[in-house]
Amino acid sequence: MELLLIKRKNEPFAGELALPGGYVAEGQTTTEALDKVLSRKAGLNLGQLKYLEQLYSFDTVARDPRGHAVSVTYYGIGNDLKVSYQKAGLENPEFFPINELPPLAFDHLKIVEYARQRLQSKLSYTNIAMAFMPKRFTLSQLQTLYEQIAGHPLDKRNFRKQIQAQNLIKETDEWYKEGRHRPARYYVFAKQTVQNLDF
Amino acid sequence: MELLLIKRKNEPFAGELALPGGYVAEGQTTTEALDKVLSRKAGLNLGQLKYLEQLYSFDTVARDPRGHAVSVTYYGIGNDLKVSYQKAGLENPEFFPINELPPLAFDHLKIVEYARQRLQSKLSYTNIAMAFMPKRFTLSQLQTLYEQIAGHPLDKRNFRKQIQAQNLIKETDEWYKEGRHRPARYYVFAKQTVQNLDF
DNA sequence: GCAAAAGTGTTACATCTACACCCATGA
DNA sequence: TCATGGGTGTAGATGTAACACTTTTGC
Repeated sequence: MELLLIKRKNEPFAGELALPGGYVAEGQTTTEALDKVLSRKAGLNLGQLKYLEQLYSFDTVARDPRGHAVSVTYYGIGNDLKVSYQKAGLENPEFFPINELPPLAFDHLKIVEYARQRLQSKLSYTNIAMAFMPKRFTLSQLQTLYEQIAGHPLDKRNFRKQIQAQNLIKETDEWYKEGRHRPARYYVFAKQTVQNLDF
Repeated sequence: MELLLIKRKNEPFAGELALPGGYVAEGQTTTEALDKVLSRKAGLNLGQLKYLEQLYSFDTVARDPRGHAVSVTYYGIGNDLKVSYQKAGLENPEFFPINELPPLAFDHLKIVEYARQRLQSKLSYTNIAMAFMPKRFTLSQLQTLYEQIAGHPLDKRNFRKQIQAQNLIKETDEWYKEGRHRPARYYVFAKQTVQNLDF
């Protein structure tokens, strides 16, 4: 599991790694601004994300030396995201493994931790896991995801029972046949949209 | 359980009931603005609240004809709150039973419903209930609160078992002796602060 | 044939749910 | 004495947690 960071071009914290961010223009919604910032600075498109949720709004008066009023933060999830490095003006977007993050500018690490926490609790009562998965996947892949978010290993048999009991996934007749071991059955999610309980 | 509403003085929706709101001045945090708005328009003080949490940030470009950028919303909880009607400039703040709300301006009803939902889920994994209760209370009073938020009746014995198992409350040697029936034991919360998992 | 990951059931234990009666008081 | 809300336990069902071996494949 990886997190997209950019290398800041401007002060403060120029040259340091940070979450991508930018300004909201007059008459623009925060999600419109998000879309623009994402594509301009990070080479990603909102449409590539399978899930997007508002995280929190921070008062930046105290946090940011430039003294702006509010930072509305979002977190998004996608599978097999590729940044388009060709674009001009990008701030070197790069994915970093979530468990070995480099030092971040501002208090962005706290924000990341908060998002992680939120994600973890959402896993238990939504099908948000879907947003991380490709169209078809094996149960081991799914379990690995859950373990990454939970931060500890899970029992294979119990995990499979629980997942199957939720009716979120359906088995297919396709098989993953890599490596010198028994093939694994591919599964797909039963509902093709991620629930979003927010506005 | 009651919700504080004001009667709007200004357009749009002048004369209609709404959640109290206002502007954030340059260099001000949203909570500072909240404090000012509360006391100026609603005759309440942030300090009277036992719990405060950011609810959501709405893009008001579309929602509000005045075309402002973002509304950062908060919800707060207190016990035995009294508005100071004496203050000048108040917009007729009044408490309304949460289950019989009048029509509201803007889409404030949706916001209220969202807050309710959030509150309900928080009850299960925090001691947020505390914020609604006076210092000492009977188990029946507490159960009534939980039933109001849940929207359905709860089993008395199961409720008591669950509550006691959480170690959130302690019994006292004091008794509530009103009415012609057996007195009820007063309880207090074990921890005197409400957990706030947010920033 | 062996290494590697896939797949599969059962039992003990904890938790949750449904349910009915006696108690202490004031009028 | 009676009406009112306070207070208590148990049994069945459900859910959770712990645990080990066989299967299929590529090399």
